[in-house]
Amino acid sequence: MPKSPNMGKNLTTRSEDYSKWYNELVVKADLAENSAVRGCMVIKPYGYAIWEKMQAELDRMFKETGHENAYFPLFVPKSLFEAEEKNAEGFAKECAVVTHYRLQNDPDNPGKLRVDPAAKLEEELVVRPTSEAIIWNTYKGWIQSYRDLPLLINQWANVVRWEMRTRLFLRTAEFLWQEGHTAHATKAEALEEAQLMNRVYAEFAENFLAMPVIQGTKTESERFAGADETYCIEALMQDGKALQAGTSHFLGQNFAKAFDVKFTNNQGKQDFVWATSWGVSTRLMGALIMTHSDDNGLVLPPNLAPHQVVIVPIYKGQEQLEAISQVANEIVKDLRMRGISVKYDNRDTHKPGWKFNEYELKGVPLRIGIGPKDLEKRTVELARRDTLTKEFVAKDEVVDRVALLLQEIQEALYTKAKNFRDSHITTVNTFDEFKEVLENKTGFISAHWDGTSETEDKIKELTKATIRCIPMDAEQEEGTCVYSGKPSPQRVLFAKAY
RNA sequence: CGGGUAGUAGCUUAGUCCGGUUAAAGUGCUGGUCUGGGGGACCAGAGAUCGGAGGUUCGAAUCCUCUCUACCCGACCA
Repeated sequence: MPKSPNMGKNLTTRSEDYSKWYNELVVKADLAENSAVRGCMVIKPYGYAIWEKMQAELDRMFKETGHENAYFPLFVPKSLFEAEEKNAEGFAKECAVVTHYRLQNDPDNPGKLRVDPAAKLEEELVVRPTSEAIIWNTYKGWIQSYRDLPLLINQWANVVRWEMRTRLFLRTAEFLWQEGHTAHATKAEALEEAQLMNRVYAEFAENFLAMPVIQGTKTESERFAGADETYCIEALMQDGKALQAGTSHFLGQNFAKAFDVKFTNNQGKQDFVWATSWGVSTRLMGALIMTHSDDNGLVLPPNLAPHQVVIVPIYKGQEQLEAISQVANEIVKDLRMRGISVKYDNRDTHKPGWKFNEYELKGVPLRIGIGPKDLEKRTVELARRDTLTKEFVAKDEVVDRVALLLQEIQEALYTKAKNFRDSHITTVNTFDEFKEVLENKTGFISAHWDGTSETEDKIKELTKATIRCIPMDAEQEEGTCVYSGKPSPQRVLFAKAY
């Protein structure tokens, strides 16, 4: 039985210090660590395996909706970058810039290198913070006719945003993501694309991350620079702070005009194309961690767990291990036939108790323990990570039971997160209530807003809360702004955010 | 990028204020024996030029200067 609340794993608990809990968990569960470069992380194999599972599913969904993958350069010539003014302005403060292309031995410091002052680039290269510029410059050459449209392309890439304050997965100077960039003949089609991809994100978040999200649109001040409309999925973390988990932008004709991407329509007339872009990043790893994990470590939904099941033998001596391994290997084989990923940990270098803690820390959804008593009774011990409950199951029934439980866990995690989220959406009608809920209860606050940036800014200044989104499914409801008292047609969601 | 705090063995830390033998502990690591149903016990051993670079001094983990990194608070941001 547990000796300490988190069974000696020595994790800071969420109630002690949520932020510290997160930082420790990422490192201790072997997901990622800081590197020698400020703000840049090393994603470790276990963390990368989860990311690969996210990628695989998203990639499948993108392809099912007609998209193809391509790859564009890391560097963007400054002249291209600045072409779409609003976008350039939005990212300017956080761009890394390549100015030289050669190093040389430093004559003043033997054994050291310096930048060769003679190797200055004619034109500086911006390390992409996002790829609209290089992509639209390329699309110009690909699109002449409405027959070339729609152009539906995605790329998996890294991007760099020189962040001042970074956190593993949540905000790093370099991160991995996918960015979809599409071109369409009509405004309606581009709008539909942007909304479709936001729905794809929502579906992915709910079915794979087991993370409930609110779909909505961003206000002008939260909108992507260069977009006419930004759709988003917003999730709520266990500490009551909101996290933007994905965005999809309707770019209008802004980039088409900036990069002169015209096509001839079926009436023989020239027009600018309509564009979208959409992305999710390794930030989803942070969302995943903060949605489900507990004081014992990571809790992974079965649909994303690198190992859905781990088998731990409990034995004295080689003879017992061999007898147990025989049973374990049968189970491994049967589980794999059912498409369930399983790891048999027969290492003799760690004791069972140590392994239990290790796999709990790493969030493996189900653990099977097999010992001599189980051999006698032809049973196994089955332990659930999410509830920390155990049961004994007949060996012959274990595969069916595991399959069922994995499904159940996936659903239970979603339900638990959804209950938490739903119970943390509070409707308020006065600014005092607003502040009180934000301070004590936290979470989303549903309130009327007069639609102006001034009010939004003022509320942010006073409370640190921002408008996370105008929910898609919001009812039209006449009311008065919670801050200014001016008329408002519907409620929006406020929260403190990551 | 501004304000604050901290960097000592793989990790967590003591020592720093007040400079002085061989830099200490827990954990982890290696070997061995006993063990084995929730991070085992005992014995033995290896492991740090004290974040880095300069400086002061007979002598620096300790004092001074610069710098790098992490964390917290702001501004900024997915």
